[in-house]
Amino acid sequence: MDTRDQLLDAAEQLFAERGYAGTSLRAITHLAQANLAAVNYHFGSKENLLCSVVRRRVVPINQRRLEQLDAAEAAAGPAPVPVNRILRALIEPVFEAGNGDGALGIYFPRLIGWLYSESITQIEELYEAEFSEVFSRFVDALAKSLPKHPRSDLYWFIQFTLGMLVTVLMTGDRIGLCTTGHCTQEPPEMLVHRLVGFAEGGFLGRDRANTAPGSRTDTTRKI
Amino acid sequence: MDTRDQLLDAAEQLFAERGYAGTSLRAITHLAQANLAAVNYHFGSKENLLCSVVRRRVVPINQRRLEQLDAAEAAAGPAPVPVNRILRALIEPVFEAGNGDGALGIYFPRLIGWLYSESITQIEELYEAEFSEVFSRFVDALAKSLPKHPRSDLYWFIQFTLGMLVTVLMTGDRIGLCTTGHCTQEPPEMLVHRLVGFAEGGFLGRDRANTAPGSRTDTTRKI
DNA sequence: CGTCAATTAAAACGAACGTATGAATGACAC
DNA sequence: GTGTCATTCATACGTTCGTTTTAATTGACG
Repeated sequence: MDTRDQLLDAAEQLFAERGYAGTSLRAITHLAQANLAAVNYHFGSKENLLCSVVRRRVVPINQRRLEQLDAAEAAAGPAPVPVNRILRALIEPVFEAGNGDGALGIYFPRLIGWLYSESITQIEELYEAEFSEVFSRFVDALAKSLPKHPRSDLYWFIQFTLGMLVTVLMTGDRIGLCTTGHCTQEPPEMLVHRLVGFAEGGFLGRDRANTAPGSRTDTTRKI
Repeated sequence: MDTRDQLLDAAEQLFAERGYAGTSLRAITHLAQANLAAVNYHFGSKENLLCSVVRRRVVPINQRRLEQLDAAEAAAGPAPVPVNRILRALIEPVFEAGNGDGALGIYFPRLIGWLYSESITQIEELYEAEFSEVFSRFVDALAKSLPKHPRSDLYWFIQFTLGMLVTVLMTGDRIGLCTTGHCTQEPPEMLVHRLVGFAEGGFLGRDRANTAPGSRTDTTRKI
């Protein structure tokens, strides 16, 4: 039972660093100091291993998201929950994902990014099962707080917010490529604050809800 | 010289659909109706092929970005360029990437998403070379339009904006997983408008710039 | 028609991949 | 001590991978 956990840890790290297709079972078992056959013994296949890795983190994250949303709704009573409170309930749990596991938790966020691009059938099924409730709960809460926005707007805005979140989790060093020194490492709570603040601005917007793409104020279009 | 272009087209499509590690040269040459050895003859290696694919699209995109920014600055004169104008110059050219190539252009946006997660050394070098000017130009323009924001904020906000953009380009069908029917396909200009609007709200925000993560208004933290 | 360079074709290379198999190992009950 | 059972081990299988090599083909031009 110990090698099983070590395999999960090693797989999480390597999948996060190199993606699913880019990571071999030999690399995983080597890092885990286990035998090559151990993966198929404990998990049956490489894809099952990935699913176990993901499930181990996603389930607690979504639990915590719903907990935070429940608490926020309870605190708000009949009034709508403040938007930034909803967004924090959506974003913050991701950063707390692996805090109980020492330094291991740092890898999972990047893995989420990978799963966003790599389309693996079992993972998509897992997502559909694990996220449908979370998604509808958050859309409902946002619809209550932003009654003027059509629901299609809210879907897109959540999509945008999760997109920001995922890429920020993925990048790590990518941002340094173009900034050359700027954007230094910040503590996670500061990053959560930045994300929530930016997304809140996007959600609240200003008069955007009634401006169609045709009716722009600036007419300068080039070429 | 014709097979060379067909290889580029096929590689663009398959890399976009399956990622770099997940795409074999045999699949590419099969789709391009070319011989397996043609890749190494024309490009030298798989990685060089990827670089050629990326460069073919990225260079015009960044040219167009700078063109649009130049035009906006010229139109604004000494005044700062409106933020939404800057953001549109950053976002819109991506959606026009392959419009000249018929249906082929639809693949490249997804490939951008892949490159965001797959870390390939040559690609990172290419990015550094192709994006540094664009990046600094846009940061400067935004700093002029938003003088109250520290530069570190602007870096992060651009990071967030590009993150939204990239994930939206990647997903295509991903969003349908949780929405089950909502978020129907929209014309690209509508999506550009949504992205620019959301990002503009994030950039302009409200009083966010002076609220530190410790000084929150809502104090309900769960557990 | 013959020549030569550019391109394509066919076949093979060694390496790495995910998976499967059967023998060792070791703790524990009887 | 012996048998049991879960686990670990070394090893091999059949594929597929990126790359290379060598030969065949093409097409323009003197």
